[in-house]
Amino acid sequence: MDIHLHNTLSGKKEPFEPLIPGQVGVYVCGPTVYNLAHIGNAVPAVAFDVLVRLLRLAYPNVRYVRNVTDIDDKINAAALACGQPIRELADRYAAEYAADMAGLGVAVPDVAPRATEHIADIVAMIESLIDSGHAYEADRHVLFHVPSDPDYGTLSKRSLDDMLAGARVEVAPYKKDPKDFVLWKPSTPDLPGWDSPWGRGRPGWHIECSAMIRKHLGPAIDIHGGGSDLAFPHHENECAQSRCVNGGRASVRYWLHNGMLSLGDAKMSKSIGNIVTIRELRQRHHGETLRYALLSGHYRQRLLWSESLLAQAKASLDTLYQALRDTDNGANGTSLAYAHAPVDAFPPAVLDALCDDLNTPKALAAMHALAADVQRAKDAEETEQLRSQLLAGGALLGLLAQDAAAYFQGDAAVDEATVRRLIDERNKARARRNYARADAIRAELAALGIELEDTRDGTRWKSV
RNA sequence: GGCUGGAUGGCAGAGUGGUUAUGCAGCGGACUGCAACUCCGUGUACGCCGGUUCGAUUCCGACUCCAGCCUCCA
Repeated sequence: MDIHLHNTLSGKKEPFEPLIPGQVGVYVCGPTVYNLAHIGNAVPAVAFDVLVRLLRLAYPNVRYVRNVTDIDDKINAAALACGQPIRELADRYAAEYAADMAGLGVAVPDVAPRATEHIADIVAMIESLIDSGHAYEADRHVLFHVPSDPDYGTLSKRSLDDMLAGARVEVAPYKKDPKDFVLWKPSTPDLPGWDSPWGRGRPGWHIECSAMIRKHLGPAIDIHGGGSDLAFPHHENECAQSRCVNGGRASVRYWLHNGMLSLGDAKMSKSIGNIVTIRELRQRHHGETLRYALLSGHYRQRLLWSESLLAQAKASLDTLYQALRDTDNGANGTSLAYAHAPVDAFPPAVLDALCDDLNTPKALAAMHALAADVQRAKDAEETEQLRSQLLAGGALLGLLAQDAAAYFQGDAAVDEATVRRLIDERNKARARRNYARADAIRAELAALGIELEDTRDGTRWKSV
């Protein structure tokens, strides 16, 4: 199983080799918890969730860390605006985020560290940077001195001159260099703060990630993921901090960046306001439909979000579930059972697609080919064999975890006994060739959102 | 302005130097009392202009347009 990943550092697809054989450390930038997450925030969560599922198949020891930024000026502002204590607000939205991720079938990371629980680690890292001459204290702030790092800019491929050319930042007077960024800043008494060698204050955003990576995954990790909009300055700054603490050695071997999700003709973003929350979408769609929609495009490409995309995702997912339902022998299998299956249980075409830089559209094409094969299988043995492959592929993609019958009947507005009774009545009418009565019952059920399918083995129904 | 990355059939979206992506939608057929489901069949898509080549959507160059970043942002 050879996994290839596109590395932002080289701008190319590279064969993936863990630093320590059999062991992989993955870090992904998680949410800043000050409001409900929008569907764009789900892109990295879902994409890297699939990556981790794939890695767990290939390597015995995978450690996946996704942080929670729970100290931030936007959190403070949101708490002030709604009158809730800062800590409570952060806790609340961290829980909401976890609920949304669960709804999307995103597995819980091994560690979900919070910035506020790592202040000592952050302070220690800043002290180390000051000691080595890469950071300085000025006016109760501590700043990273960008010109002290000769490799600064290697991730985002910008020269120091380029950065100044388009700079729209107002330069604080205490900065030695306009590009220097904050590691620690002072807090007023009404704001969250911790005592430090530089007075009561709070950490800057970039140093949080560097410190938590170091704490939970060590000085060198294999994979760091996040949105392409974070590559500069957030990830560039992370690189600089960690590298300088490491004595010049890079801390991340493979940088993976997901593309942006667009609504209309612009990136979905809170500052523009063109957002759709995951919560709102989950009220109208299966979380699995949302997940399918996100996986229908390649993670590095931009994806155009629309209601039409969701309708297409739903219809496509229905097709996969229909193959499972049409061949259901009562065993009620779901892909969940394949989470720890050996590699050869998985469909090679799906595996190959994912190993090629997480080509989920290609993997889904393979899933549809498999579903068609399931429908066409000659005998029970072949059906079962293909069916289990389909379920295993689903496990890798985080799809098909529901029981097929439940998937179609799950959110019916009518109780099953009533539906069953009407179906029986309709079938009696059909037996008497009273088709007018039969069709009337079917119409009655249709009005309730129940659609019927007459099969050789009887009539079945689904909720639409 | 600088740095990235795009432009594929009605829609979404892979991929490839010559042969079917796939899904959704549409159309025709089989099945069905009629439907639905399923199956079978069905579409001369590759921004524009040059170049390389026997042959380019695919490689190279110019151009146009679009997006992301350069400020918080997944």
